[in-house]
Amino acid sequence: MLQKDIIKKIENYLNKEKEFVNLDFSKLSLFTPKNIAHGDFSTNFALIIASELKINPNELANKITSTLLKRKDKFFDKIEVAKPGFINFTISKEVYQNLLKRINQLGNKFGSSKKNKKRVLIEFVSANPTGFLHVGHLRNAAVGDSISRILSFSGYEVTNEYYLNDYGGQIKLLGESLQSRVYKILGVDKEMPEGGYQGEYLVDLAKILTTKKEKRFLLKSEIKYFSSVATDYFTKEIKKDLEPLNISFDSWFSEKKDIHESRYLDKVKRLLDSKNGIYFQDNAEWIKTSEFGDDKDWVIKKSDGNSTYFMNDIAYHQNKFEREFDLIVNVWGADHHSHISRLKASMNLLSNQTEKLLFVLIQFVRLVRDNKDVSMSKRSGTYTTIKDLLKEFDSDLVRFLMISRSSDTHFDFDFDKCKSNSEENPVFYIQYANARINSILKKSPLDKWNFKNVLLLNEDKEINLIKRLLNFTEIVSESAENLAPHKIAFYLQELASEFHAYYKSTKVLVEDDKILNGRLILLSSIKIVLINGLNLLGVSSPDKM
RNA sequence: GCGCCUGUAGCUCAGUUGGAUUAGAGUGCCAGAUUACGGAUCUGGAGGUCGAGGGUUCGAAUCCUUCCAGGCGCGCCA
Repeated sequence: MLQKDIIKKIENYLNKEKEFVNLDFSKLSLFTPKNIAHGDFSTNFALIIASELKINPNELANKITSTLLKRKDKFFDKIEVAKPGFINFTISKEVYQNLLKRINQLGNKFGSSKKNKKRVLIEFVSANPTGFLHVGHLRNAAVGDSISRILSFSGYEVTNEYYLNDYGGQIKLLGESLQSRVYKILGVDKEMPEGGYQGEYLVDLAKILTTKKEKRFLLKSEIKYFSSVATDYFTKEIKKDLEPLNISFDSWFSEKKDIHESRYLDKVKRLLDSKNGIYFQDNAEWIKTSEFGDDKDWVIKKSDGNSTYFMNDIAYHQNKFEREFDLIVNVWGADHHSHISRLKASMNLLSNQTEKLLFVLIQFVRLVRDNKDVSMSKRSGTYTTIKDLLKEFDSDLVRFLMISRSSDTHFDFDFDKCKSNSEENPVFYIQYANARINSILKKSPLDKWNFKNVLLLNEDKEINLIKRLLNFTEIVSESAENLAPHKIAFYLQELASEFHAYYKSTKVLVEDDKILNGRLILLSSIKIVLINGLNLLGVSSPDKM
């Protein structure tokens, strides 16, 4: 929030001088320098303009700065030029101190943006309803949900959607597998189909089914029946798996109902046809994606008459576009990256604005136990579901770790290192800061606060903490723009660390009521930011722990 | 073979979209801190040719290019 004020002030100052009126202020941006000695904010404005006009950047910076100094008010403490042409600004302490009031007034809204009337659809998880969610889906779920929270905090109207793949060959196979399990329990011989679902969990489902339904009924039922029983069951289980993680969806898009039974697929096919995007070859139908940015064409209708997964996906995305979102975010596993170019090509063919379509690719998580990779050991029985993982680790830790790296890096989840009480538990560190603050606030004898007392927060540590708090706004908008929740995780760790150090060096509950008051206001501001930040990650912030 | 992602301290990772003599954090290692509000905390130290070479410019971990290494994907499966 400070940056905008500063830029405005600079523009206002310079606009009053004839020689600067023509400057392109859209190039004026601020950054916070790494080195504290360089002030609170810097701009490379002079460097950029000078290189365009081919003049000496240092001279330009000097000219600009002397103009700024002529007009500067109490807002700025210092404005200086540094080689080769940076202009550095130091803001007055008072400005910082007084902003604490704003943080406290805004409370859980601090860091958020006003509603911008833009609608976002974010699709994530979308695991097939053929089993329980496992660790592979977890990172996707955590990242998707955090992005959703961040966007919504940033003013977007967000819809979380789960694409339910409840149709097609795999679902038929699932039905056959369940039927085979059921028949076996009923004492009727029926072979497991080739490539069928072998998992024990289907046996469990079969048991439930045989106690609920009559034998005669089950033996008469078609595959379709078993398919729908199974998909209904797993859909419910998936919802249950997500519940303890605090993840829920506004919309469940059923492939079966919303694409096939509704005949929506045919509509999109006709649309493709009307754009002259389809041709026949080898007894199948192909889409001309190669003419719209992909490197080859793809089959959309197989020679057996069924549509391909890809065709269904085209229809699904056409549907997303028809629902008129301003932004469509797909959180996909990295193994689907090749689908991006062909999907974009197809959407181009349908003349949609594909710049609205964004992708977040999630790299795989490697599970490590005793220095061994356990993520791939489905066969050996150490196949880890979300249910299993949550028995060992709490949801806060799991969610935090899953978003704590940028999603396009591979990431090791080391069981041994992540035991709840270990020092590798960054969540604790952050939550602990909040709990400490809370306990101090409780002990405070003051029943009334006067915000004028913030002026007594004069120590460097205190001013730096305020700067860090104000930075939260920027971090939120950065992570929204980049769809990158990990930025918030890193920020919170830094903030917690700075608080712990302050706590250690400075006693808050002092005799002097005014100083006490100032510090309490600071602490309560820190608490606000910690809680708001943790919320964006779907992590709780307990008062006691 | 082609495409995408990754390569930064012993390990796990950040690095503000090209910015400022000294490239950061956690962990691990070494050495310290409590008659204070929660020690599950804090302070200090050692540790790097940013995978390698070349290029672009005032300025490169960041952009371009070649190469090396790892992961993933290249179906009329979903």
